[in-house]
Amino acid sequence: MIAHETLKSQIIKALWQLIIEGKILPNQPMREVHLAELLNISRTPLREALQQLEWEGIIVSESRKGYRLAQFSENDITEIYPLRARLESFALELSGIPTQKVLDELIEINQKILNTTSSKQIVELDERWHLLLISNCSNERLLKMIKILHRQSQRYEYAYMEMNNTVEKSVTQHENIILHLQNGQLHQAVELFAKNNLVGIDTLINWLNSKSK
Amino acid sequence: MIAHETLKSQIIKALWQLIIEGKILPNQPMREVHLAELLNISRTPLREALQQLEWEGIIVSESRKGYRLAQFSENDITEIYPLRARLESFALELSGIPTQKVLDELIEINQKILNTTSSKQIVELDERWHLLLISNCSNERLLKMIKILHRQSQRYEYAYMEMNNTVEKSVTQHENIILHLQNGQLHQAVELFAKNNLVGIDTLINWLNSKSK
DNA sequence: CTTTTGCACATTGTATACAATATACAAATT
DNA sequence: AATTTGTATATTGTATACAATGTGCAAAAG
Repeated sequence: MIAHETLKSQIIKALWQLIIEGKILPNQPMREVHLAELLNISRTPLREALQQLEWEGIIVSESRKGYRLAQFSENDITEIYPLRARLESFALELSGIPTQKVLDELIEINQKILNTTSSKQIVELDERWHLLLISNCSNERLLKMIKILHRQSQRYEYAYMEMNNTVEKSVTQHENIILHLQNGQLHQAVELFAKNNLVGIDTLINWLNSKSK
Repeated sequence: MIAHETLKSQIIKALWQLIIEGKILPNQPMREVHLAELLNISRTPLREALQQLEWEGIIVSESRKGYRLAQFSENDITEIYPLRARLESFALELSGIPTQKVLDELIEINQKILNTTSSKQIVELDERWHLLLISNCSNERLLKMIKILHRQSQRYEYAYMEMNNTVEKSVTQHENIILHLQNGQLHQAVELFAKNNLVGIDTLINWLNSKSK
């Protein structure tokens, strides 16, 4: 049986690509006819996709004025990362100590992060690492919220690395978390995981402030 | 200047009313033409509203099979309430001790809860109380997530009270939380607030199990 | 009698058409 | 010259039309 991915979800992916590649700029109006022509689809499924991205906090809209990519702001960063830290910590609590198999995979991904120089891949691998760590969490709603926050933070990370050609690696922190999990110290791992989620904040805020000058 | 509420948001409200009034039953297919005729609008904005409610976890859809109201399940309850507890606690932490003005209002709402017998109003007042308590929280994303979880839990509460003509009051717990806040004991209030959010779980699960027999 | 196949119909998915509003610019007014 | 007002155009909001897929039932095959 073929899954037959819906147009809407394809459009969301395409728009997301345009956004992280910087093809769509913040505050620029996203005109529906233009995007529909670009992606070769009609306005109906496009609007559905736009509404979902709005829902996810990536784009914003004003009634009868249309959609535009949300402006970067320091406030976003101070909202997103601490919230991510809380939610992911909670998810790790609920997950408990991972199985040996998962721990091995976590080590493997971390090794890949260490070895790659592609910033884009580092961001992707970092997300995979985070999601794998909490993959035993059975609270689907919690996981969904975390994934939304990933998207929101990734927009900043991609934009940052677009200008700096680099992105922070948290290999050592990951190692530390794994170590504590291997020793059965879940609570300590949870604390470290929370801290790990906060590590990028200052860098991003500094970059943002220097950029706006 | 007139705000001119969009059709989509009006439709969402109308659908929500139909849902909590039990006019739409779980698992029943929600046919688009039928609902569009009922609400006297076209399918386009209706679909947009349906998609948003799906996003909020109220209704579910299968590709090319359409939307239906999500079935009640014990798993939902064990997901929603503990998550709410965490998020609201976090929001209270961020809010800090409320001002005297807010504390007075909290006491006032709590008094209203004590004096009313209308279950529907109790649910509404309880939500107002919770949101007011954390109203000083500046993390908009966090508040948005909390509101979504309120909707999800309220669906259960409305369904419960539809069959039992009653709903639990947490007046005493609210009083206790206020008391600690007045004494400047934020951390204790946060703990109590978390517990307050978990108080309905057993009742709802028992009801759900007895219902399905 | 049971199972399968094909067809009519119901329903969702997508595209287009039409309506309402916002925007930009020119002409008129002060 | 600055401000306002009117009008053409661009753009979003909503409705309708068409396409693709799913569903149910009857007739045929075994």
